[in-house]
Amino acid sequence: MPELPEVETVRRGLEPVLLGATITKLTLNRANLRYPFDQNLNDVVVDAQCIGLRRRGKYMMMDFDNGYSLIIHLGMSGSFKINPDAPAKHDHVIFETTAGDVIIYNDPRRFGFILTIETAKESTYPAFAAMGVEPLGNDFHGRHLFDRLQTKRTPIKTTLLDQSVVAGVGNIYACEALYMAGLSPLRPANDISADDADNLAQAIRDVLTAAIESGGSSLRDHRQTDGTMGYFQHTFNVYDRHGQKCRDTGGEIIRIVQSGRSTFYCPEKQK
DNA sequence: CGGGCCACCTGGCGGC
DNA sequence: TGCCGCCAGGTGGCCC
Repeated sequence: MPELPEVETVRRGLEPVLLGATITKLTLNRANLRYPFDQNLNDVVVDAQCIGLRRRGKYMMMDFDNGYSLIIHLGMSGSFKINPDAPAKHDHVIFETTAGDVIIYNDPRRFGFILTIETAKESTYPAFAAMGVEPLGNDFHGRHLFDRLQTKRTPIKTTLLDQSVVAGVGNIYACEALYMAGLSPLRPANDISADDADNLAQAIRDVLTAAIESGGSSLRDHRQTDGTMGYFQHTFNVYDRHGQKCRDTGGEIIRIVQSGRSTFYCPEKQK
């Protein structure tokens, strides 16, 4: 589930226990996630104070007072738990703090990763160097999106998944934003008009913002007893609703495959 | 070099 | 109940 809103929710959920905390112990229950753990991971984290928790696209950065940061990606199935009642399968990384808190990274599929980097050199990390603007920032608007689409002939749905176009949009919110904007996922990106790009940019902002609010309420109201966060219920309009009726037009929502990924949309509403 | 395809890995679910 | 195939929110390497 971890697209931008989920990563932001995880970040906010970790802030109360991590920001300002000093790590006393780091436990690695295996040698790698998607990539082998960096050799200096333990040195970067242990006896260091966390002075920042930030997000860029679908990535989270944990900053320490020794000038190093962790770059964390949750992949498809990564999540954090705070002070869980019991150990669980796929608990791969365990942080312990001077306050006695235990923070666990769990990831069944292990598509996630944790890298170390000098904070000052963060922008040289290839994924960041190529990454597009933050969709919730001031630089993202219809005109910007329109300009970015001009060189793309790929279907707009596929284009929205390109992190160099917009940072943090994944399969679910690409589908949901196109639904809200009334645009077919099949439309070539450079066929989107300036007005439609305005609508789409606004739809992306609205969809992501609503999901973050949903995540916030999830953190407050539905924190599970084992401390799990990052996975919460949304009400989607099209995602995983193929065969069901569009809440707007009553038409049938269909599922197609684009670039190997499922796309859900209402052909009646989205042109 | 833009874009499609596949691998990475585990688990859940539906069909038989 | 059990086995099997298919599917899953992402990224990146390889190939055309």
